[in-house]
Amino acid sequence: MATIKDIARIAGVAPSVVSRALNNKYGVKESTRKRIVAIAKELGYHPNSAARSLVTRRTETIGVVMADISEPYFSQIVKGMEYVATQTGYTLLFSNSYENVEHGRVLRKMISGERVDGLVIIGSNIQEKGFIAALAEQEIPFVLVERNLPDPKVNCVWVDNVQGGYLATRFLLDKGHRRIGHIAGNLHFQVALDRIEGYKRALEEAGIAFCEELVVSGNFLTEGGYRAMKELLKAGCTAVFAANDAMAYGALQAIAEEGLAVPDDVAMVGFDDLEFSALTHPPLTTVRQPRYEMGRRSLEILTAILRGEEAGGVKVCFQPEITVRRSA
Amino acid sequence: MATIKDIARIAGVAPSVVSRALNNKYGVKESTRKRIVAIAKELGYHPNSAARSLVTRRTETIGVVMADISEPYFSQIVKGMEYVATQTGYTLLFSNSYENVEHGRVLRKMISGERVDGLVIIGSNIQEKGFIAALAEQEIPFVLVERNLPDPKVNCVWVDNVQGGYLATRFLLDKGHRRIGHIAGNLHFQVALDRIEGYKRALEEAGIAFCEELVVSGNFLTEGGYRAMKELLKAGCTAVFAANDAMAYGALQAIAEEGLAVPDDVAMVGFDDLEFSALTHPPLTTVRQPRYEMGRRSLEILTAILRGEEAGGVKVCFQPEITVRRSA
DNA sequence: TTGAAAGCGTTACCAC
DNA sequence: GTGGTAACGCTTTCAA
Repeated sequence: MATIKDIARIAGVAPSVVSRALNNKYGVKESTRKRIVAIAKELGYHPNSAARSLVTRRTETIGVVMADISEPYFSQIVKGMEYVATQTGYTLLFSNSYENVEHGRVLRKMISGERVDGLVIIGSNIQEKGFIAALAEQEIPFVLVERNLPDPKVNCVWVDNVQGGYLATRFLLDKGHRRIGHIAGNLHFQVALDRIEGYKRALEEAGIAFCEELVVSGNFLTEGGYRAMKELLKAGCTAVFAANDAMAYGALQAIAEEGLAVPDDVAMVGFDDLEFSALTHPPLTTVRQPRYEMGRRSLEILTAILRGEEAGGVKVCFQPEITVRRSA
Repeated sequence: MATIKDIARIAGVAPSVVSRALNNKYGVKESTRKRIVAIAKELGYHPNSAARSLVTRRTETIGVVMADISEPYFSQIVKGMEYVATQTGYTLLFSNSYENVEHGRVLRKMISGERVDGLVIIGSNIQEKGFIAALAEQEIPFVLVERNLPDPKVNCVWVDNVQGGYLATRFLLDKGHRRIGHIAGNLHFQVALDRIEGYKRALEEAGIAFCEELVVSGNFLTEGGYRAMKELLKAGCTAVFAANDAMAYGALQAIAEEGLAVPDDVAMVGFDDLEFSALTHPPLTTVRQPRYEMGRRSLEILTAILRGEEAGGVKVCFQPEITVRRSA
């Protein structure tokens, strides 16, 4: 492993000159710089990141916290973030909480160990409110994705979930449905609550009474959607709005098992517009979130803050749209 | 941020003693250690990882290289790796090549910058042979997943793809099919070649001549499977073995578009057994790879090597099984 | 424009 | 058992 000293020796200059030359700083004669750069290249030199962060107190690394990177929902968000990271040279360090509230431990290690310069937290649990507050106390910048916290200093990127729930329900209402079920998400997450809110709002606007038994709570997973649909089928309804696509898949399965047809017997609208939703049977009508954009935007904000180009307290709300396919 | 010196000052000992105490090394009186640990806890001390790696030359970080973490195929492998990483305290650093052969640049940065202690490379391209060879020259330990290289020093974890292809084709043969198409993967990948090989072997065993026009090459992606199937439909066949599930999804779509029924008009067998394959219409019969296990095993091997408990040159071949659903 | 030297937080070595 | 000190590779003063 070539070091800065090796290069300095070969070039016949001091290590500090090499450092400045390689970092494109002022105060190095152009000819010297060229010589140094050439030698560095020849030696296949790469700065030792540990040594560098030790003195700069920066790691050029951003930590990304989410429930489970293997959930397809996250993949486009992550891709959007990676796009920016590649442009800016930041390294992304993922940490999956797997619903384990104790991911605070990993975070604390990341932060206190000074392994990351900033954090993006996707889809935080309501119960973690205290944790987020504690984070805000720290000096480390962070952005919340899929969450809007009232605190004006907290950076948030989210989609208007109330509007999304409204859109989905309204779509079914417009098709003439009057008895519309809702498969809700995990109620510990604000998004689940917001989508219910949108559902209620559309119902109310249409003059339809909210019916407790038509709302069954799932867990945002396919299997939960399956179970919820089985219940909803007993309660009886002609249409269902599922709080996310993964649950809609399970619901579709449950409906098929009962020998019922979609959308003729039961219409279905999901939320997220995952890649796979074009491939279900029938293809799923769903509320689209611009996930790639959301990921991109969140990292842009964080990067700007880390670079000192932005003060923080940025709030970005994306508007959802409905993607019409054949399930409703 | 509390440092080891702060603790030393408060405890009234030398920094070196604190270091030994916190790292559970010999040569610290139990009472001293307890006192030090208590102070460290009180101060919320976490070792600065940059400082530590600078002297130990270890980062406790493992780099994971793959084409695209958002492909569902990788998710279970990654989960298996994370399981081990959590147990052993290693941090995983992901790098997606996005088919960009130039991911060598990122790797070189990871390695030369001493950011990772070892690497897991999932699904490497055949063209990267030189790159792998170069890697072997380096002192950095690595494990190849989904690839078996003849070099006895290279650690490999893979599934018997020839056998998998054989199993799939044989299954269709046993159902009485005689004209079986194959949607091959990207031919730059050994797995694609191996699965074709298995397909041919089964055909030969059944005394059926291999027919060039019945093999259409996709790219391992859904859309490629769709296009390949359209071609295959023209060539005419009663069954298809797709080299992975993602392509099978596209193929299913193409078949449905032609108004044909699965498995009555065309039977379909995939490869991988992704979570989603239980949800297609009809549910997909497919060759199962133990992806979680493969991920787990690969990291166990690498960890053992890094810990010096294993010399290297480990070869682990998993056997595929067929998961029978309703598409064939 | 260049060089010398200090220091980042930790571990490792050697003396006590 | 403990303490002092040098090193790890880099950036950053400050002086030349």
